[in-house]
Amino acid sequence: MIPYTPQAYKLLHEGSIALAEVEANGMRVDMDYLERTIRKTHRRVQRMEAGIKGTDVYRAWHRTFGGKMKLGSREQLKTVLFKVLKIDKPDGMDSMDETSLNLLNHPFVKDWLAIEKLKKTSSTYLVGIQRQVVDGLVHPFFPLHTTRTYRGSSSDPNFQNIPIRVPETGRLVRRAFIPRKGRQVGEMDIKGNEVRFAACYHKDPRMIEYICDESKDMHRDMAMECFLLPQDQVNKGTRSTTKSLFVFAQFYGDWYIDCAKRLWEAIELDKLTTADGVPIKKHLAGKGIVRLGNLDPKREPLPGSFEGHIKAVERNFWKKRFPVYDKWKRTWVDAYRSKGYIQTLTGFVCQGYMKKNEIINYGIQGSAFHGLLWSLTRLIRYEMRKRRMKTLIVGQIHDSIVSDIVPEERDDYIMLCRDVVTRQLREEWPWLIVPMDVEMEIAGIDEPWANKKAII
DNA sequence: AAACAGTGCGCG
DNA sequence: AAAGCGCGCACTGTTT
Repeated sequence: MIPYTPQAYKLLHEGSIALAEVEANGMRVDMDYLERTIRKTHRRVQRMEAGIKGTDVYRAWHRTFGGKMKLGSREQLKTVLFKVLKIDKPDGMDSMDETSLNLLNHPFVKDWLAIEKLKKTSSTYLVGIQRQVVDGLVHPFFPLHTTRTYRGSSSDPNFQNIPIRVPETGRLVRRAFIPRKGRQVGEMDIKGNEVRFAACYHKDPRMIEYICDESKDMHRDMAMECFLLPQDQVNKGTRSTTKSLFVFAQFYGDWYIDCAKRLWEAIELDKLTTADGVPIKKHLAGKGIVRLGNLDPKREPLPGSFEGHIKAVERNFWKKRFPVYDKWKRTWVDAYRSKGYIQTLTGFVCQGYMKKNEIINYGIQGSAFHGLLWSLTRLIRYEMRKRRMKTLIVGQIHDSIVSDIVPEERDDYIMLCRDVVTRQLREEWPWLIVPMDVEMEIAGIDEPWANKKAII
């Protein structure tokens, strides 16, 4: 079986040509800034490492491993903490990642985590990007042939995982990306891209309402349910934690046990509060939820447990709020199991052994990216070319486009982005049954990417 | 020295 | 019965 339709082939063929142009363009990098920041960061790491040298844990570590001691080794740290110093290992701690280590609440471990975090920022991003610069420009690759879902990817350097969620780290790295002289960095983002494309598959009327009615907000509504808050007590942090740890997790096929665990941990990690500033745990206690629960799927959740609460929220989410989506998942999986493949709305075939959650997600993820890819291709190979624009597209991050904008072309470029995504794309794909929306962020002339700000 | 596997973590 | 989707890169530790 040829795993694609002619339209699907055309999309990737023309997309590849457009992305080759993006790669050739490249993004300007402030090399002086990178140089100084790498030096500064290196010194900071050294100071931090010096700061833990006198501690008991460090000494035990050194005693145990001598010349073979490696501060970056989690394996060695595990030995030192639990074998040498015999620190109590919390039950359920099966890994040495940040979340698990934070459970120890140990001063040395906290310092060590902070050091590793900074080393990662430096090696992967500051130094990693610097290594790829040629004549003041980085040219990340954007291949279309590497993923199982027919999404794109990026490498050398990866332009699609540059820090942003932790503002300080995001700024540190994104300060290095600058526009060409006299220009400005812009980023166009397709709002709720995956959610919109998912709706074209399952067609759940309640979801379509959320998408069409701007006054509705699914993440806010789920934050209200997860944390038992009235609408006006949901703040930004609570909403965004709910969005990633409950709503998207559920879409991807998570279940209440892990959702409850991660949300519970996030309450303290993200310092979640009500809009009035009451810590969420305190707020929940007032509502009778005083503990996480035993997280045993074979037993009924304990009364007063967050686990039991999230279990009910989950049931309501699928059975009451989005029953059509829920049913679509089952029929989509059944269809795969009888045919042996799925075909995406954009004409690609995914085949081979797939688990339930993969079957559900692949088509949605691929098609959502294809909306971005079609728009980018249309912009480059038609709209911007026709107008002989000097503005350059310099990168793509799954549902957003980064560009190096000539100020005089700014308004035209914004208008074109909006027109292509919200109107032309829907003309191209009649099955795109929901409205599309874009968000533009732009930094000032000669300012770095880090300075991008939303425009109306 | 190079290749590989495992872990962890950055992003959508 | 099963239980978070998709990537790429750095680092450690082991094997070739």
